[in-house]
Amino acid sequence: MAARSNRVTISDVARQAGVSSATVSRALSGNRPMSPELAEHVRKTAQELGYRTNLLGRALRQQRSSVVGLLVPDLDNPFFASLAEHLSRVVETSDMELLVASAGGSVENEARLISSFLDRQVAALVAIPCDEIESAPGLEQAISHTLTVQLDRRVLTTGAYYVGCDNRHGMDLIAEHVAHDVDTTAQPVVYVGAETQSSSAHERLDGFRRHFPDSPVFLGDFSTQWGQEAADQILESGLSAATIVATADVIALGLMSRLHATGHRIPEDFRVIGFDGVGVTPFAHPTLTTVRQPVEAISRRILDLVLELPQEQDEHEVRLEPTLVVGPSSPARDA
Amino acid sequence: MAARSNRVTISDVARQAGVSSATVSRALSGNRPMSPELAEHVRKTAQELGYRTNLLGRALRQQRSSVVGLLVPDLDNPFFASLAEHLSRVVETSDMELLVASAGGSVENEARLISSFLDRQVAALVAIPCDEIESAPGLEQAISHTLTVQLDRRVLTTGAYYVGCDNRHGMDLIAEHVAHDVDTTAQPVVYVGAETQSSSAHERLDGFRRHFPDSPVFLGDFSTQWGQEAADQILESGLSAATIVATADVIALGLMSRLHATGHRIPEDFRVIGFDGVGVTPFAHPTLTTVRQPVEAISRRILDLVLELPQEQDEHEVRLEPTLVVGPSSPARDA
DNA sequence: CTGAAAGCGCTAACAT
DNA sequence: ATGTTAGCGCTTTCAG
Repeated sequence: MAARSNRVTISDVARQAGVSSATVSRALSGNRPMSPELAEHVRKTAQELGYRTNLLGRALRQQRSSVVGLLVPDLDNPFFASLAEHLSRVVETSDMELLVASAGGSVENEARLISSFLDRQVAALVAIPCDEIESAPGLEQAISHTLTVQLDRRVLTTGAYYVGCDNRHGMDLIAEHVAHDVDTTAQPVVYVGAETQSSSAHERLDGFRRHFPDSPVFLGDFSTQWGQEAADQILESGLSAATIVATADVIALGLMSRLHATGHRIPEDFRVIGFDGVGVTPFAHPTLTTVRQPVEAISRRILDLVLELPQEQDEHEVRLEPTLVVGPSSPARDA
Repeated sequence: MAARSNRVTISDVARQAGVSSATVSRALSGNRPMSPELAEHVRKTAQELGYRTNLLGRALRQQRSSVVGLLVPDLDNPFFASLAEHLSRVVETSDMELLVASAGGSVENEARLISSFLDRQVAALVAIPCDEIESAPGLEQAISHTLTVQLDRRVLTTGAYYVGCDNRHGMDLIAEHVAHDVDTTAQPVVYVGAETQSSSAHERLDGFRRHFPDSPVFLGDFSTQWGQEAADQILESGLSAATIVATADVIALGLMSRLHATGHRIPEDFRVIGFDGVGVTPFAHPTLTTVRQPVEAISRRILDLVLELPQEQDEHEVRLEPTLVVGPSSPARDA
């Protein structure tokens, strides 16, 4: 196995090229004016020696790094994974770079990972906080040390930017669809959500209740397993037909898998409506009626904030509008 | 907005506590023997001043960081996302920490991100290379600078460790299932794979061909979109029934979604068999018959390599055995 | 057990 | 346009 470290430093290059280390630095970064031929010579010797810049040294000296940290609750949720993917692509159009860490659903992990990002001097931190309340201390820390943007979920803290979708409006879209396309006496409306420890779960449930104050509500977490369990609970409650509004596509997936397994038909017996509409979940069968989050716009908006581009209005809370995508899991009346 | 930087350094704490900076370092790390009460006093003042260690300074001095870099081709693929999630959880049982970057399917991005990880002095690099051949230069670089482990896919390079599943054996399991449970005159076998630029696609196709040398083969990429397209191509080729072996669950998802949409039944008309068996894809409908990769074992094995724990045999290639999970998308004969 | 001092690799002020 | 020097924040010799 080859030598496992880069021992060629800037002063090795300087010595070899017969110049000072400052000159090497300038030649390589191109920041300062210098004679083109000397610059070329330096670059050539650097190349020959196999020189690589040590970004730790640079960042320490410059007091800034080009890393944007992204903290997600769980990469097994395709919505978060897809956000990470989109954001990666958007961030690399700048001179920054996105590094992703996953908290695995634990507030303790989350706090540790935030600390670690901060201690590594990230230029900015983007976080999807696990918990509306318990994530607050970690996030407060972040805010006081670096540019911090909350994504999709938020804590009840002022100070950090927030970018996400208008969850309540998403529920308006669903309510509209239900009013227009569903016979709710035959298929009464039921909600399957997540415990409202996260702001998105909270807002979606609020939005739902505004339209369906008397509908039964089942709360678990943002997992496909919970969707399966919820299906069991709904069936046990005696319902043999319903319009099920799920707070996330992964939950809808679990619902449908269990409803199918127990011999029920979708949408004839049970309609299923999801939320998120990105990643692989749009390929469920039957294709979900879901509220699609505007992930591209969200990602771009976050980059703008990270680069501290002047915004039209200096809002700390940016809400982007989702759209309803109707599929066979809860079709339109005419379709 | 609060002050956006941590200006409290170790010497601030030293001054305040009336000791030397060396003492503060020792008190905080606990590496060297020192009087407990002094250590306590130092820790208290550090706390009071809101001191946070600058990990860049530490890493620069110690010539090592505690970061393990993971490079994946695409976080929208739930298999890669799930690997990242598993590996995160396993790595954090040590004193290391996993940071994930996604190449978005591009070899150029991949090379840039590898460089960047190396220049940030990662303790180890775990990579799922995009391309069997074109990823080689980037990986060679990595090998010569840090401990490098290839995961799931590999380049044709000696030197770097590889940990993955026995893809050919996975195809043996599928062949066994088909031989035992399928009437291949009624449902002839067809393969839908990915262009063999990645080693896993390569090995799986090899394994398949060994058992079904005359079966038609359709090649695209590791995406659900390709699965849909492949379904169209299969139908256009005149088949109205088949056993479709897909090289990945995401492809199987696309196949099923299009087959359903065109009015075909699974498994009565078309059987569908996948590969990977982790993430959300096991919740497809109908539930996939698939080859489940041993992600937990893979993750643990990688951690062992990263920590340079002595292995029973010093193999550079670790192949772990997958298992067949039979579901209604291609049921057993008796079921 | 503690302090003084050096230096990890880099860049930015300041000289020339 | 280039070199000299200092120092980012930390740990680790080496003295005492």
